[in-house]
Amino acid sequence: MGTCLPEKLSSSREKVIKELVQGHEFATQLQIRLQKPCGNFDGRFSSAGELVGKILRSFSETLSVITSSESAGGEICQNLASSLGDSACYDDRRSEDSGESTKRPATKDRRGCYKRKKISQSWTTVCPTIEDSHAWRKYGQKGILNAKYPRSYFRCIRKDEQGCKATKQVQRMEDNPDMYHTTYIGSHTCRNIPEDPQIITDSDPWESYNLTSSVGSHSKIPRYEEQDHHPVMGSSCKVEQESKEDQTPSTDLADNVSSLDSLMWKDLIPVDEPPMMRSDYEVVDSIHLFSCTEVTSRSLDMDFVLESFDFDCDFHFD
DNA sequence: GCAATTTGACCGCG
DNA sequence: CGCGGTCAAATTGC
Repeated sequence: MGTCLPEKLSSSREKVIKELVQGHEFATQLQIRLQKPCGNFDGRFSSAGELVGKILRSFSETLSVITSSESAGGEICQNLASSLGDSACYDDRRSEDSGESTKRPATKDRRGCYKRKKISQSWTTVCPTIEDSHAWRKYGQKGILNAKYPRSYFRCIRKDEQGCKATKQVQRMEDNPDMYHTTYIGSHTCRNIPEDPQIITDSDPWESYNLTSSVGSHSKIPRYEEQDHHPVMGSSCKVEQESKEDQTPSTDLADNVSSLDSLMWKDLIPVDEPPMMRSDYEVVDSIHLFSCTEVTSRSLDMDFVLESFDFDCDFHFD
């Protein structure tokens, strides 16, 4: 909806955000130039790359917090009702018809069972890694017209347990294959449980894509267990929030909490709660906060965030 | 045996 | 009708 307007921002706050956005962009550009972000698989300290990554993350954290607070404190478009249209009829999807034991039982009658969700809120990031602080399960991959690389589809791993609606789409960029263009759709309504595995993503979908096209099928590549500690972190990402005209149906209770919550949860574990700011403003954010080994750098980040808060005395947390 | 991923088919929208 | 998003059986790995 158009009801959530950037004008809501106080000008000073706006300025802070602008500055951060700018800084983040510069850092991103810098990194792209310096780049070899994915190269250091072993390095605990990846020097310049990681440094930039940290900078970016700090910016990102700040923005994330600010924008979260923004929506928490200000008027949010809280249009609960509009259902995400989130796949309404999963229940009876599995048609019981026991059937053919053929390899692919060609047609399960799915007619009427599948509702395409209206994209309510999405934001995109450009990162050298597809990993983030949430656990995702891949549910599809698709070649996209005129795109060199296929697009992979992930949903929150807690979709089943908690009905979390978050999904993301990841696509390697053509002009910069080191970077991935990730679109996050919907926000997490799940709770991140600390003892859960931090990062559960897939094998490199593109590699597998290439393999399958050349080798045939399943020569599998390392799974999340191994990817878990890929230190492709310290990496940067640029986020563009796309507030859809479609207001934000995903802002239900859980979201409501999330903006505040993210502060609390972030103390325990990384959370990539989206910036909840409703504006057309381009926001830069980072969601790349990584697993346990990164705790120390995380706390640095938080320090930075706290400092940032000093700038903007409008923000308090108790 | 279970859980995660792969991959072709299905489905809705433009 | 084509494209992109999703489903779910098959496959793979632990």
